[in-house]
Amino acid sequence: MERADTPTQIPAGADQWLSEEQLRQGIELIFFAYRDFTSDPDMILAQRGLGRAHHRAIHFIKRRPGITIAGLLNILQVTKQSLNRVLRQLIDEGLVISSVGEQDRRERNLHLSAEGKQLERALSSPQRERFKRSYESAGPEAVAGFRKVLAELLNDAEREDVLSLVETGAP
Amino acid sequence: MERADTPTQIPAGADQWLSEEQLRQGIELIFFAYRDFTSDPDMILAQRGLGRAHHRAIHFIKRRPGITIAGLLNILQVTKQSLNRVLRQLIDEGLVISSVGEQDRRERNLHLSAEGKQLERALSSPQRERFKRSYESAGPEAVAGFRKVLAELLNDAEREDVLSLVETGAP
DNA sequence: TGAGATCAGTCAACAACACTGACATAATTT
DNA sequence: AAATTATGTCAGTGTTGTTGACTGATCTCA
Repeated sequence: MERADTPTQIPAGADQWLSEEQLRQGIELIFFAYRDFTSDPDMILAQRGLGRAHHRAIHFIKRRPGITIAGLLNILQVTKQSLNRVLRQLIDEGLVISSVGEQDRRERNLHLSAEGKQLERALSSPQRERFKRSYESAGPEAVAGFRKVLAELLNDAEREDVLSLVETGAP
Repeated sequence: MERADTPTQIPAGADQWLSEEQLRQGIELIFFAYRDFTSDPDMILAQRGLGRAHHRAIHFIKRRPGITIAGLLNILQVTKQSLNRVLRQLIDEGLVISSVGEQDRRERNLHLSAEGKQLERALSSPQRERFKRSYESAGPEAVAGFRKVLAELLNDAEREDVLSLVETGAP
């Protein structure tokens, strides 16, 4: 079997686009793409002794300034202890600021410090660049398809919540 | 900002599809989709005391029966020691069979046992099902766009090799 | 006001999976 | 015979995740 001219070409045959073979290609493609997608920030993080978990926390704190611990737990779907270790380190290093909640003093509101914001840019800009090049090269129709398929890959139970979070930042 | 009717809708404005906001949405979407995509096999693996690393090894042994250790290392991009631990466990549990190479007796050829094949099906079928439902729902044009964008997200240096691997199984 | 619920933080123990560096053995190539 | 290659293994380390239990501060409601 020879490679198609364009990597996105799908066999012309009637229903071949849902064949086991095509599905496997999708599975492998998202595996490799995700791996490469995370490779840029991973290198920057490694230099500072941080990991992907720190990046995720930083990302969603930047995304929703003032988010509480519980809110972050809800988005990241990890245990309190996992998040706490990561957050502790970010706060100790002065990248994240934790302040007592104004209405409810049990809560903590999380913000990025100036240094935290700087790191966030450093981490996200290679990923944005990667997406920008990909989007430009693939074109707007391909991007619409990409988003549609990804949205449908989400767990049914969470799809609405996740899409709402991604598109509006709402809980 | 209110959510669009369809999650894949892109602002009608001229060049808005390359805005920082749109790029961020892509970044978050692939994060959540990948997380959900791996959730089904993770549960099956956990019951058997295995992890994602075992799944990846099983997947590519099924994909390329008789693959050598070096070949698998090359695909997975991990260290020999990481792979060895995982492979040791799979061989000890009778899921993978390692046999001395025929031409070159230094090499080992890896195959799935009957039980290994059975586990492979159990792991991959929920993922195929997920993709099948997504593809059906999104339609062939969306799938073409999805593949195009993913292909462009790959690292430039490896794109050709990865696409060749995904599409033909060739090294 | 007092009881119970909630939010955050922490302790201890554990496991999966990646890493580095070093070294051994067997088989092949030069 | 010497160098190279493929595999396997040792020991140590680090990140990120898990469970379960417990404390303290604060809020809510009866």
